[in-house]
Amino acid sequence: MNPTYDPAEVEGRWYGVWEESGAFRPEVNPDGEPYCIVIPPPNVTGVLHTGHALDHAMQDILIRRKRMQGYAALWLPGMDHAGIATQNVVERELRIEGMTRHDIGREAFIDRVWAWKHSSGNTISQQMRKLGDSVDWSRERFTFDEGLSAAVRKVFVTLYEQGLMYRANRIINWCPRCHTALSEIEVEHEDDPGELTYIKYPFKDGSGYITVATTRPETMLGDTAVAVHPDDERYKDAIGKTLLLPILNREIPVVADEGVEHEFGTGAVKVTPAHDPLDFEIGLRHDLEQIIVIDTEANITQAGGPYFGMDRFEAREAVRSKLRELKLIEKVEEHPHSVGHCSRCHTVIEPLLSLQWFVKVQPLVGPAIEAIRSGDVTFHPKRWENSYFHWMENLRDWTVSRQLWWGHRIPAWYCKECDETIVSMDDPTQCACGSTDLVQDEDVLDTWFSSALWPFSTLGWPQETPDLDAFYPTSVLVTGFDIIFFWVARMMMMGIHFTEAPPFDDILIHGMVRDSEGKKMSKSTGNALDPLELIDEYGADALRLALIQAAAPGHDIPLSLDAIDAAKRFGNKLWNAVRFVVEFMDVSSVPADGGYPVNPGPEDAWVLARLGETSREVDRLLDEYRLSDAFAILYNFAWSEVFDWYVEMAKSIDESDSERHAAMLSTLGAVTRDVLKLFHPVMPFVTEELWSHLGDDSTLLITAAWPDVPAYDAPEEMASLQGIVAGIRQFRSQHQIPRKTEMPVIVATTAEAELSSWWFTQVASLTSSTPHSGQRPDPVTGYTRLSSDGVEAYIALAGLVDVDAERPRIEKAIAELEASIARSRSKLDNPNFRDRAPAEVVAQEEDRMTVQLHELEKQRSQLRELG
RNA sequence: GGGCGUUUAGCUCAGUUGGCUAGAGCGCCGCCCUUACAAGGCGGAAGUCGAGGGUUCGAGUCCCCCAACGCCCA
Repeated sequence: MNPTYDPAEVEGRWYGVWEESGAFRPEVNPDGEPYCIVIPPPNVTGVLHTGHALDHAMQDILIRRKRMQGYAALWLPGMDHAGIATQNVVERELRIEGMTRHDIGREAFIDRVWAWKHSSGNTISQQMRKLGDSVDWSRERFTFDEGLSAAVRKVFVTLYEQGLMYRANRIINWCPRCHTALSEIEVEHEDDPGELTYIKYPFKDGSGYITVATTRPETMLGDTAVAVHPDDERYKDAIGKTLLLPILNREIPVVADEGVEHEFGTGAVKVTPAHDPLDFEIGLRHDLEQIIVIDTEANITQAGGPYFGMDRFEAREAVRSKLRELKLIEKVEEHPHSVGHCSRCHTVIEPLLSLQWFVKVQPLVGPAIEAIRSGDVTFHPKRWENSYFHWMENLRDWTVSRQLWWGHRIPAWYCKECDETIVSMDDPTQCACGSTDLVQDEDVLDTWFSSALWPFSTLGWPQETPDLDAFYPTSVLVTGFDIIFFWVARMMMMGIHFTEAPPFDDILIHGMVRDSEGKKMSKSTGNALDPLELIDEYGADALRLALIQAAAPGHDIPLSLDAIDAAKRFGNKLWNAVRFVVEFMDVSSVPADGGYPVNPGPEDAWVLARLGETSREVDRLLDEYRLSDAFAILYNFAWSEVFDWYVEMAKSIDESDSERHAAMLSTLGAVTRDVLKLFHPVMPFVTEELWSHLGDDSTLLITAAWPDVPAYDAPEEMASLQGIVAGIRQFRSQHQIPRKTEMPVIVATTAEAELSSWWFTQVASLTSSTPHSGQRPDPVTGYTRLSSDGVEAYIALAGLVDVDAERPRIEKAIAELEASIARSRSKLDNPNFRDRAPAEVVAQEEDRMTVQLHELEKQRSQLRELG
């Protein structure tokens, strides 16, 4: 083994071994209880970023531990087809060749996308292998697979038959760049500067005008009314009168509508039913004409008269300058307001009247809320439930059709003869009217529609497969808070509706990976860290550990190179600890389980007891999904207790006492092995590699049994040992006494029990001093005094340090004791404290004060005797 | 405007039924190449826990209010 750990050399070796061993398949534990996580399918166009690295690390930790605990653990991988994103990528390629998708046609275009998918999808699976994701590749799914497509169709048809899927003319969010409708959550609202233009609309009869305010003057071309609130005194007389729309000179009515806000602008609003959701509603109530004046390219339509063909933003200026010319602009105010942008391409969204398919969500919402409220399904951390409820309760019908080619084609046919709509599982050839002139809907479904089915479609639904039976509902879903609405909520709705069970028991929500200053990582700001580059430099284990350490539940994760470097150094520490055990202590062929000593020495019993406590605590924390806390205590146990104390103590256990020595060796083996096991979920590569050196060759750590440590009693002298060792080291350090300088220490116990010989051996070896038991010197002039847990130690100062050099140390100790005693006294002097605090707290406080008073007395006499 | 979150050491953050002198990593200072590891060891310095009020014997922790920052929704 090399003196330094080289992750690059080791990590490449293990993934293939694991995969070939069948460890990733749940069948590796044939009798285990099923445990299942479906992966949040990465976008097939994409590459994994550090956010995925975190998400995957968390899932891998959960899966690897369950696997080691004997569950039939299935982590099911896959990708989604990412309709808009993928289509955009391939269209961009075509554009370079000087073509559009229309030039090559639908079929050829789809072929191109598939070809592209094959190359890109491979990138992601390679990345996942580098990360060490223990997914079952034999069950990999893609939202566009035959089976998943069948599920999509089944769901669409069923919803249609249940009246929950309908086609209607509504105002939808249109992206003029992507050329498709979007659902509400695919629109990002941003505050834009904007202006509020006040326009005078004259009455037809010449009796003055009404002023309306708008941020979008160009839409006036499609106005078919002006609305005022019925209670608004200012406009009482205007209701029912006719206005003459400027420029186009269309006659439009003044209508009274409850939906108008008194406070906005002048209290009178222009009504453009084809280009604004609220206006659309007003239009329906008053039977207003819907005039589309902006087309799917965001250009003005013929209905826009003189502005026909003009871009919407140019038209805004043109209309405004024309109105100014007509002296119909009252004023223009600055007006910051929220503007919707396409979440994919950032183009300003156009609200557009359009014929689309919608899911009627109302009947799906109730059960999805109830499943959380009743505790059937739990969010971790729980507070995300609030966002979930709020969103669910305000949900509007979901626009699921997309004007794309890459996606699940909507299984609806229209009869050209009688206009009938046919939705069915099998492609229809004939309409009820007898006509065979049928045409299929050109559109495809929202990618999230198929993703909503992911937890059960991937397991075989609608077929009743053994996997569906065994693994559904799945155990836990792990994802970021940013897709609770997009995905989690929709899986809940669809899962419950179609399988009568919520799709998972727990929902583990994590934060977003940010840079070390807490800023969002992005390509444009250049602060994005590429997980593959990080892996090349630090290793996947280090990246995983650093991410998990930083990932406090529910908070964003600041990731710095320093943190990854620290994690890498921990890997090196582990490596060297095992190297020491294997090469210097000659421990190998450690059994995969058990091997704990029957007659441990005191040092062994201590570390075994601590191991037991630690592993139980780690288990408790992992069961609560507190991954960062779990690995923090494990990290500290391994480094600060096993490596810094136990391994050091093990070195001085005499080989001539063969029984003690043997117990030490088996302890060293078992403890090291269990540390590797406990770390394996987060650092799979280095632990597997180290196990191959430490254990017998016949087993892999990935499928080894999770630790089950028997109970041990730690020797009580351990506390005084650590205290006295610390005191001696401190003394050396403060007085700069070289390690080689001989330093006799007199040890006097105040306790009745004599200290065992191992205690002296260890203090000697850990401090390079020579402790021996003896009487407390009297007087203590010329000695320094240490005290811990009933043990006193005296170091003769002669020849080491000047007596006066000890004075400041003692004075400081006295000051600290006095302060602490004062705190205790003020508590104990308070009768309320004695009355109301629990008896054990009072007793504890009394004990502490007694001990400290005693110690204070000792220190004072020490100081006096220094002379 | 509504909701959620954050504010603790120079930096990034832990601190989950309120109870010893508030912890970690990194950074900093001193000593040590003690043969597993200098990517290391030992020791050390460093915090009025955002401000104010309250509850309590006792508050970083619970309540109220304020401020700053961030996110989500309208």
